Amino acid sequence: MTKLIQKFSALSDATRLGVVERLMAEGELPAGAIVADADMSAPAMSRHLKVLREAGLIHQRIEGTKRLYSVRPEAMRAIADWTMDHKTFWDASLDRLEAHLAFSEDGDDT
Amino acid sequence: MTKLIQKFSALSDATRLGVVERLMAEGELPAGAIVADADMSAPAMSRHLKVLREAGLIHQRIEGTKRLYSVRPEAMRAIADWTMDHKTFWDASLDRLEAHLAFSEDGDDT
DNA sequence: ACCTTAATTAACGAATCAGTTAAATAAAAG
DNA sequence: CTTTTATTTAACTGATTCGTTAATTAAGGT
Repeated sequence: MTKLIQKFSALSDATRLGVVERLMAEGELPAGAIVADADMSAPAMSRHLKVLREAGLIHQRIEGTKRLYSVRPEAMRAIADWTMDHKTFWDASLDRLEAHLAFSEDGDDT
Repeated sequence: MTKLIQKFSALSDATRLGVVERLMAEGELPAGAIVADADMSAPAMSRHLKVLREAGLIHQRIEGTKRLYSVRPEAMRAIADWTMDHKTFWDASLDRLEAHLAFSEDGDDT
């Protein structure tokens, strides 16, 4: 459970979520390629990568002086599993919502 | 995209994840019932509920002096949708992982 | 009106977070 | 062995987060 919170925490930052999505789209990339397209210093990105690594979301492979990063699919599945564990709840609830869509149009307030 | 980050952020805290899971299991509950079983003050829990509300994860229904909270299924589905959007990646990758584990644990070449 | 109950907002402090620049580490190349 | 390239760790700072207690708002009960 604690590990899941750590994953949510790691993904609760635009930079880190962006890195994860890019790695999923493009596959393994060196730290240099990741920092090159980000609007921040190398040390800042290095710490973001460390957060993702410690949350188990990405894997680091060392090749010479390069650090190659890739998303760990098991980690992604851990999140998918959590949502699926509660699918019974939200799926059924959405069915009810659709059934009564005529009445309530939801806006959010603070 | 920003809304998804806000949801991850809201869930990146043990207290708030616990509240969401409890509301999914037990259904709508008043703030008082939620704070009663938590090891913190009412104001602290009130702010946690506000964070969840602002992330769109829970809905507040007012009944007299009571504030009744429940999980918003659309919000849960938004998270499930994100994982499903990348299922192609992690599902296929896990297949490769399993296939690979049968032979070796080593990395690939360049 | 007055008091109680339910919950929130306000004000404040300790801890953590995200960025910076400077220094350190480690492999490769000359 | 010295320099260059790739990346991380160290040290520092401003902003945000999470808890506390005190004060505020609002609905009922008497």
